[in-house]
Amino acid sequence: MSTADSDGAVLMPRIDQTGAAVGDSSLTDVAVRAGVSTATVSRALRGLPSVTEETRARIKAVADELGYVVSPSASRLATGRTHTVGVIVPSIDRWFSGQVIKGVEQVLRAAGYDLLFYNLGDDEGRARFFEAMPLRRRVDAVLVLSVPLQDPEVAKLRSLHLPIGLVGASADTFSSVRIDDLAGAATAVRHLIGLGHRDIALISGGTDVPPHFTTPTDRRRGYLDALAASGIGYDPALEAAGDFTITGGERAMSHLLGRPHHPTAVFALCDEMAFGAMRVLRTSGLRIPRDISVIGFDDHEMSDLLDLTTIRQPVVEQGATIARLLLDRLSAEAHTRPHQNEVSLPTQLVVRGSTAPRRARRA
Amino acid sequence: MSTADSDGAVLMPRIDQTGAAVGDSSLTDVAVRAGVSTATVSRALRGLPSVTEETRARIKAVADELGYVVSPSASRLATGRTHTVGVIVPSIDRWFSGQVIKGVEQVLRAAGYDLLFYNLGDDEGRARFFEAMPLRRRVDAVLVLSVPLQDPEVAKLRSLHLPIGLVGASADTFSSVRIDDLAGAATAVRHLIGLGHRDIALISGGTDVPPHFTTPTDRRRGYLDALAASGIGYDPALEAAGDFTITGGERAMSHLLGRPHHPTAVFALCDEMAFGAMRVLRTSGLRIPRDISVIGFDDHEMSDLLDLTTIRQPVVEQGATIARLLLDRLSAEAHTRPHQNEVSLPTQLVVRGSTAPRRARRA
DNA sequence: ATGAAAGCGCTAACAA
DNA sequence: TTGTTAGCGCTTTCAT
Repeated sequence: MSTADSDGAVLMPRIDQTGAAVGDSSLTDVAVRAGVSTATVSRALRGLPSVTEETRARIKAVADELGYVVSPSASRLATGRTHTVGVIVPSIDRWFSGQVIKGVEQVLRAAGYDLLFYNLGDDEGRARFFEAMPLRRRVDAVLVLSVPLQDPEVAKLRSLHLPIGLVGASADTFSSVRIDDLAGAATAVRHLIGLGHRDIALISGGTDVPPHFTTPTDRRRGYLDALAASGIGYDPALEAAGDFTITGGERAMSHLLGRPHHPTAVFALCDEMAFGAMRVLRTSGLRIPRDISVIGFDDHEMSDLLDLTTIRQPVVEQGATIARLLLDRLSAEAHTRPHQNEVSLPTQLVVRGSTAPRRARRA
Repeated sequence: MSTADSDGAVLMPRIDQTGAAVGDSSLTDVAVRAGVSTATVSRALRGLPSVTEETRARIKAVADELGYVVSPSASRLATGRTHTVGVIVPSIDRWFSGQVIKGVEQVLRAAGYDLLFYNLGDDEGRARFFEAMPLRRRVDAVLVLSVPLQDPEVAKLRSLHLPIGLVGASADTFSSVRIDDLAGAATAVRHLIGLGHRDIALISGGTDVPPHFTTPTDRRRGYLDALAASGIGYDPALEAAGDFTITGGERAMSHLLGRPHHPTAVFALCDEMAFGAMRVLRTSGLRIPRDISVIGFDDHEMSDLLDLTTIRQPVVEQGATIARLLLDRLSAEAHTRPHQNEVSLPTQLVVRGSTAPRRARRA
């Protein structure tokens, strides 16, 4: 006979056949050790009211002693709630995604939620995702970060019957957070107009415009509106598409320089395209802002370094906000009171060295 | 009496009191409908061998018809395996993190694993994490991405008794993937020496050097080794710390310019510090590479745009590789055969426009 | 305030 | 090859 009683093994880390330590101690272990029922331990540890402070303290002490941690699988199975939010991003390796996720993570983590993470990647990966819908039964809610959703994809998401949150888009009855793209873009263009520019080029998005991703169209409309408000006519020759990437911005700027009507200023619908444009301008021997002004949109982390005037949008905060909206819908009380579903956050003009007053034309 | 028999509800989406559709259909539903036992359904759907192709087909048909999806919570509880990997990053909103996660995600997702995501954030968040160890019971393995681990943190991780993977560090018996920082740095410095430079400044890391995060020290040693190999003495006045950030790089470069011994070339231990240095050089009226050459390390996504010569490290691939090592340890066969635990990936010199031959000193 | 017991939906022996 | 059955570790009525 060993010195331990027959239940002694409960107190030691149990080892399975692979040699790895398994699941530590269970609720039952704690209950036995504390001389109460498993129900009471469960209640005590979850902070439910119907437990004496004294027993709760005792149970907590035992739990700590045994290093007890609740098994998420078991409580998920019992309650049907996963305390997990699925987060879908188009591509994790982009500045915007990282920023938004940061905000999402902070809020969700603080509320005790886990993040289940899906990177869509290329078109194929995206198709696979919406085909398999791997979030079913694993999450309580879904967050979709600036993915231009197609109608069938919206339908798929809705069929999950879960709270859905969108950043940078709005659709259906989903919660959404975005910025006022139109106003921001108009502000950018007005800044240029205020500096005396009238020949203002636009580096816009691509040609394919998914219905629920209005960022490119809204920003473009802001450009048009600002021009119109100042009585400046729109010249199609001053617009080129750059598909929201650095290299796209380079291509677009090259096109613009190849045309007869030369602008004195350029508005790129995002900073990355502005970066590409700036590079082309420099290698073309044009000086910024002396020969041409450049303004972007986003306030990318590199914009300060590159001295790019831009429209700042609060990115981390958009993540935090959509997370809060979702938590709101998930909380019990939410079923009774109405909750806010669409939030728009303000943008802000950040003037740096890439914009300056228009100079008199040479020749 | 409704037209459905007493079991009819099983075939309809069940609605709970909140109005949301709940858990769809269960294994039992499928079993009943297919006229087999739940065990057979389970086997069939998991592709186990001991099922007739005929019954498997029938079961699959029924499952599809009912839109059946396995409940992860239930199977986790039954098997003890979560099919989830915890991924810990110091800060998600950095270029390096996003790249590595991309690689990790691709591999893990393809193997049917979920990613549970933890962003450590500031020191406080980090302390909280290692205190609470929220991964216990929720993951089968843990990936730590370029977090400079302290000894107590290593101990905490080990106490999980799970496979642990590290990127950019190595410790304990953990699997790890990294690059040859020393060789890469030496290559960078040799490139400068080959261009005729002998007064080569170093923008190094911070002062606090965690024991398991050897990147800064290794790269610095590469610098020293390369100098020594060419018979060039080390001058402490040519070294300044920039803590691996853009602003740190700016500070370091300013310091260097304030000293009597002026370099003709600068090696920054990472591209971001090089970015900061380049900016300070430009605003100081120095031209790159005419007056001074700059070389970085990493091949950050912006380095191409900024025309920075650098040492490229394969970042996405490091993520993919560590994920594979971990999957290896998780697979059943892994218990029998030995597996590789430490992988080192090669770096590559990428020559761009920021480095050029040394010119004769003026004055 | 606490306990007993019935699940939650699956998997894995063990039988047949 | 297929079925029976006993859990996995919790939560939650319903009693007490």
